[in-house]
Amino acid sequence: MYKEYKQLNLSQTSKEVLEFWKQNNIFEKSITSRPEDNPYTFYEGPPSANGMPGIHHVMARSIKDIFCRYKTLKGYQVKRKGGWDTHGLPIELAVEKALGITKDDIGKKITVKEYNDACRKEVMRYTDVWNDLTEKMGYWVDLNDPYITYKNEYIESLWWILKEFYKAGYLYKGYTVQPYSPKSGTGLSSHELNQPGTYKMVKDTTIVAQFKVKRDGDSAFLFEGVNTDVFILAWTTTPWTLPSNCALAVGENISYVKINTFNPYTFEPICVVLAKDLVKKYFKAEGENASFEDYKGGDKIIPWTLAAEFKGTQLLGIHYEQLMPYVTNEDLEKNAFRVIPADFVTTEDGTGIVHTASVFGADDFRACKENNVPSVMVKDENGKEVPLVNKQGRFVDEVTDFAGYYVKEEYYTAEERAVEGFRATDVQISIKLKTENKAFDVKKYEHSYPHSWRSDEPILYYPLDSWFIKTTAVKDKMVALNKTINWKPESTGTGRFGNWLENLVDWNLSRSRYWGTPLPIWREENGGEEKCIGSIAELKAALEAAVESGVLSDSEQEKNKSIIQSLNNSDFDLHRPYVDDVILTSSTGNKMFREPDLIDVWFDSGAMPYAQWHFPFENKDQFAKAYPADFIAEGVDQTRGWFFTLHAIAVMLSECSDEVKAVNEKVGNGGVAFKNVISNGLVLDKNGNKMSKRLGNGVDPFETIEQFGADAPRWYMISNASPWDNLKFNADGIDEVRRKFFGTLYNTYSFFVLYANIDKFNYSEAEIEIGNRPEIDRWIISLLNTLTKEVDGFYADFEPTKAARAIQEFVDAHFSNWFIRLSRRRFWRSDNSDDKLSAYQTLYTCLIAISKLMSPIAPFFADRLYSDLNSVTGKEQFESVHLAYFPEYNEALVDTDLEERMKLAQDVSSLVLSLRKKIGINVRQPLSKILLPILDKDFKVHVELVKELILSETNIKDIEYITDTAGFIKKKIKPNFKALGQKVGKDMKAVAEAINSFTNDDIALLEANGSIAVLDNKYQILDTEVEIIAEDVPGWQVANLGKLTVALDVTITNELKQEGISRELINRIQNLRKAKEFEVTDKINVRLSDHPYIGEAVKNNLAYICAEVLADGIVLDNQLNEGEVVTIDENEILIVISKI
RNA sequence: GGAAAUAUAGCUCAAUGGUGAGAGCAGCACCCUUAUACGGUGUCGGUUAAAGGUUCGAGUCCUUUUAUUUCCA
Repeated sequence: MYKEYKQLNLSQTSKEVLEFWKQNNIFEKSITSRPEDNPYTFYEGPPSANGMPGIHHVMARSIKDIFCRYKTLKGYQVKRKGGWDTHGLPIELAVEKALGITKDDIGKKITVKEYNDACRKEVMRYTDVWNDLTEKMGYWVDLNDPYITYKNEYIESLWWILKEFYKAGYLYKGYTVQPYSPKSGTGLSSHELNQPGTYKMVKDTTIVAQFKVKRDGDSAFLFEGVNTDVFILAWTTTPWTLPSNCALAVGENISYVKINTFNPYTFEPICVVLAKDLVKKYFKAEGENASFEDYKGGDKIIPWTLAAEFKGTQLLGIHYEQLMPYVTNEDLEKNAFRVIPADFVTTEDGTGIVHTASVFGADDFRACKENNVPSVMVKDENGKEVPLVNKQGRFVDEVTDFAGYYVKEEYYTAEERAVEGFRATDVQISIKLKTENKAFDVKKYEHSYPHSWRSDEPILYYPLDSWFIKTTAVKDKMVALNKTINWKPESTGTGRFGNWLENLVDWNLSRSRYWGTPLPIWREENGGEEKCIGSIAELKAALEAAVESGVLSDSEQEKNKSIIQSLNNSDFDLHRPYVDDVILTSSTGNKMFREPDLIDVWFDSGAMPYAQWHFPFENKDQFAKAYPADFIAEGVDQTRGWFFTLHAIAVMLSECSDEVKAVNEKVGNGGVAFKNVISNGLVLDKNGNKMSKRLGNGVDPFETIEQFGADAPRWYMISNASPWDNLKFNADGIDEVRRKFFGTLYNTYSFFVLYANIDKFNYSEAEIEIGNRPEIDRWIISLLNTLTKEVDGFYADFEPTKAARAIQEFVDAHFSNWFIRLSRRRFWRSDNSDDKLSAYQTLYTCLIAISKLMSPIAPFFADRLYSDLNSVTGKEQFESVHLAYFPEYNEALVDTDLEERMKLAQDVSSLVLSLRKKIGINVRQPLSKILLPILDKDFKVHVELVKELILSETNIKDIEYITDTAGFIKKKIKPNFKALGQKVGKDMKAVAEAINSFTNDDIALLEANGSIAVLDNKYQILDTEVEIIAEDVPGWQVANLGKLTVALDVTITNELKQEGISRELINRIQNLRKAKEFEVTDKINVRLSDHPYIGEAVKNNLAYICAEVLADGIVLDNQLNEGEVVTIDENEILIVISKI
């Protein structure tokens, strides 16, 4: 017996199937049952388990899951090693928050060891939750043996890669101005600045400052005809950088002007220089050439006159007085405080002159370097040069007026900011400059500014020492290889990723933190000799050498020895602080200490293809079989994150590592880490807003799965929008999927089971040959094969949405609402004919095939459907659909003619039903015939083959055909533009007009000859270049759809009427059967009151009625005074039915 | 400021440059159902974001603009 269900419960199904998978190790079997020498490689982008998973993870992981399951169905062995991303700032910040400490407390209030232990725990905090979601959503990934980035083996592989880079000269130490977060005390990589939400609109105090020009030979022309000081105006959104100003940058080709006016704060007469295009911005038209004598301080209109105009090149080299002279020296006085050229200067905003503080801007740094402008620096207690702002983001003591002030308002605590009279440092600087006649304009200005992605404060651009990977060295290869990668969507690869590669800069690897992969480089204190360690063995050897060198102190010796011991016992932790204790010695007999940096966590994840296998120290074969990935998928936000680091590391290793080169050669890889990649879009809320904790519009994946099971949400997300489009997540949509798709499919199953159980159908009979099956069976099997081919193609092409939509369309429109609906009677029959058997076999075949086609997207329901069917028939020996194989497409079973004529049947039926509706004759009333104008020679043949289906569907007795005789049919002709386009080109309009004005005779001529001349014989129009429609049959009820026309005979004879009445009666009796909950096989007796109108009809259709309602007989009883009252055509009668 | 994506009915989405822009959902009306809280028929609903251009013909190609989103500076 097939399993019967009371109702569809997807949530319950999910749970039960999950349990089944677990009990029977189906996931493991889906891998072990596939041949090892036919691998399909998937890389799992490691999630970080220190945050709760969201609904977008269900989306992203569904996509991954779909293609892995699909490839399994296609016979590939798809290993999916899970992974955890365990290092990085988010984890450190979470720990600091939990422990109530800041970065500065590490090593003081808490040891580095304790801190790192806390990180190690924190990072796996939600693993259980993640594992739970992974299971419940049906994401198959190997959770038993995941790679974990903090493990020594993993780190050792990273060290190996770094050493390979180091040997090739790809790893170097440099110094740049970088985004820096004073709160977290670390520089931020460009990848980190790539995090969503980093750039935010902020309102900053901005100053247009007045830089007083020094009068000398270069500047003499500015002073012509001027008897006030001359100032250059420069705008800044970061007033706190003004004390560090060292140059002003101009565009060489920009036009500048000199203007006489008054300072709006001190009212002193001044002469200012700014870009010509920006004059309007600061000077009101009414003030132009207004009287200077009449001006009084405070007047709204400030007079001004334009005094001269010149190019930026003329300004170059002009010296000015330091704006805020806290720190200066001879070098600065001589080489700084002058005008330099820069290509980034525009006249979009500001003054067309850019204030330049070399240490607080990347562009500034570059421009100053190119022009040999020294930076404004002070010496710290160790004599090292440091900028005027320290690493906490406060001014140093030398900036006397503001010493100790935080440069950004946001760095103060909320309490500090709440104190009355609190003023942001920028504001205080503004006030000072205003009173000193150094500020020309002070305004609030809203602009986008980067923020630290977790601590949420604005970042500073700050000079930092760093280790870099020279990605620029392999730029061309990265660009070239990127073109071999199949990106979905393509534009992400060419656009976002491609452009990024074109503008590649070196990868800043350094992080000044504690919890991460340590940089394996040891250096002499004077920076002379350095050593890069590429393995634990190498580390041990270096340690031993150091111990034997005699350079180390006793305690250092002891420490090294204990580390060697620990390494031998394999219980040494490569993290800080332990690794910092390692002291090596140089060839010249100096001590070498580890560079204190950690490396960017993105390096961890980008190195996973190698490190997950502890390559090259172990698993070389495993690696070779799983490199590169055939397929990866992550959010589009990973484009410059994981996708980039995977690509960069792979390409570099393909250049510099013999080990990797060998594998590449073996597997024929040009050097990529992945061949196909889907970058999926975001999941937004139903209104298109980003989901965020703040808005509280996030969707809990567990609740969703609990309510709907996993299949419906998966199906909804996949079928609704392409993975790379953003998805507006709406639970109503899931419910719709549940009702429409799963509900329909469930009903088809229930229908099958209802009769299959009655008839004991278990597919033990021989397969009925396809040629012997009726039209409708061959039709649905043809469609099924077409569907199979399509869906296969869509999956292969990474188009899951198209696959889902095709399956959905098939199930709903064709399978359920046509095949089954029209086949119902075949199952009711009590005999065991071949037709009935064919119906069962066909229905079963479709259901099994659907279960396989849909299984990648809806793994639970599909498996249940498959198992429920297969467990009874035992047709296949697989215990799960996920162990089965993708249905074979059999071209021989596809009959496009058949598909076409079934479409014809559907269209004709639809037209007849619409005509019935229009004239108000319902379907239970039989009608004698319809009339079909013949369109072409094949038409009648086609219709004849599906005639019975049409007749029974529409309750019509017969179909008649008419050919055009003597213009009885009114025809309409339309040009086929596509066919005519090539031929007539520009004459299309005239030709179309000619065709549209054809008479019935013209059309007849065309039909007879196959062509007709237009435009004075310029063109011969062929009958294939037009569309002729029989538009109307005068005197009949007519409906059209495209080329098709149906005319309906609405005459109801007495005989037809009685038959109609009989059908009404059958309907009432069936309703009663259902109301009384009779089984569909129960035989009944019927008694009803004898009514002249109805009784006559009953007598004349007695056998028919009895057969339909499974009655042995019908008694017409004049005396009947019990039973149900029913109304037929406004006649009331009583009916009694009873089981025999 | 740069790069990219998207914009079609109230909502979610379709529409190889071929002329009447479709479907589902939602709404309304009627009908049907011995699988189907399902289905059928009809109805309502569109300046295809805007403006130019190319073309015999543009939702589709080009340019500009606007809005939303993402990434970068």
